[in-house]
Amino acid sequence: MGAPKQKWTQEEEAALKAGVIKHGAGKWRTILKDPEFSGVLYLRSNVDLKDKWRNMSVMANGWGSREKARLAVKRVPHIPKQEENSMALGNVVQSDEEMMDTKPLSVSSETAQVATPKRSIVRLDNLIFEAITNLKEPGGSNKTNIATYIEEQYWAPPDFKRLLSAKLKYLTANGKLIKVKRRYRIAPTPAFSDRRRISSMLPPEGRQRDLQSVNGS
Amino acid sequence: MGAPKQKWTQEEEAALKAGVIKHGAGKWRTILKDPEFSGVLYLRSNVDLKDKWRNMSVMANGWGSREKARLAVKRVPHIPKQEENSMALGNVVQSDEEMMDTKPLSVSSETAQVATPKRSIVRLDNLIFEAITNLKEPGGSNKTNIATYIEEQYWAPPDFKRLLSAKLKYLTANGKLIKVKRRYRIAPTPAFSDRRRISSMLPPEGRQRDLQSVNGS
DNA sequence: CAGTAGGGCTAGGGTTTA
DNA sequence: TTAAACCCTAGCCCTACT
Repeated sequence: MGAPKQKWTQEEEAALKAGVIKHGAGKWRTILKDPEFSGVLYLRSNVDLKDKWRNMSVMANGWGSREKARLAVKRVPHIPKQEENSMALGNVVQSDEEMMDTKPLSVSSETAQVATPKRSIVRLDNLIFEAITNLKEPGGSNKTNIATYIEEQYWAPPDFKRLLSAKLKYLTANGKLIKVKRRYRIAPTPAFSDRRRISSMLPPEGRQRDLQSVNGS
Repeated sequence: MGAPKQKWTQEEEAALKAGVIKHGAGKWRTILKDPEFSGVLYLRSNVDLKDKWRNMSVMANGWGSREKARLAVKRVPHIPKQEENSMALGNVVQSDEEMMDTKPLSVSSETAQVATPKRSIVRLDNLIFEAITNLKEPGGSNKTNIATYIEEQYWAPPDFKRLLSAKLKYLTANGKLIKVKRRYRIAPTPAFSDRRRISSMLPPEGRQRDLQSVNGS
């Protein structure tokens, strides 16, 4: 019932790449209005450009790099609201330094005030494993229940849902978690299931997102 | 760019709703300056409030063509599929109370359980006071030590440093903290020194009762 | 330059289609 | 099932107006 699904032509893809090179990724409307490309892309919207660029850049980057998470916390109308078990984890997280501490590791020298989220991300792995273990749900726990558990036990950040989704995806891709029907279990063997990434279809050269030039307002 | 995108927390949404009830939609700057809400909304601008209110109103009105069906099926299987949509559009909003009734889930009118829909909202105020108290540093603690304390005791969000800086600034400006030479102490008198209330816009009957502001504790 | 209203844009999650 | 194309919305930006 929707759209007839217009496949992107080679010419359109080339124009999109050229547009990104010229104006930068994220400047979709600018690219679209550029007379140099509007003749080819006149059938597409700025959102189409964005989506296409995303499709061309899938998986090439990977989740292993820096934090890429931010946003989400989709509105959850109802919380499973589980038991009051205040014994399993207690309410005080006292020992955290001992497990896997992190180095300063400053990535970008700019805006050093924002601090490195490294610590939080590293610990999120443990929180996920802990949630799955203590929830003891047969077949594993879904994302919602994991999130609820962590939110009730810790000081969850505002973008917790998104961090969690990304981390679950990452851990699943790396074989540390097993996902079956939206439920996550801890992998029995933390072994060698290393999925190799086929990068046959390389995206346009800039597969990083650092093109995001700030517009000084 | 320290703030990629700040998701609105439930607490912030509740404060915005309460602010609109109190001051009316459109009085964004007034809501922002109200001490009753500034503690929660101190990260937001008046434009942010306007935009958020617009988004919330859109959701309340038609409730998303697709979200509605999707949530009805997926969330709770026993939803009586006949409810809202009776007064949302055809009715002219006469009072602010009426507007509040057309809200998304949770936090209905009357600010019923705004403070504890779930345990995920941690008061940074309390963490700061706790840090200063337990650190027991003579003359107070600087921001770095406060941050370290909280990071070691809680699962700090990625933008924790920024939140902390803003909150410290806010608490200092409100007299809840005393800042001397970059060190913060808890103000001896925890309350009502109203000498900063300029109130050119505040109605005299304004703050009769505050909604569960458990700020200071 | 304030502040507000409204249009518009982008990023990202989610859904549909081939 | 997968991937490409499309849809939807939150948050933010831009402009006009007062």
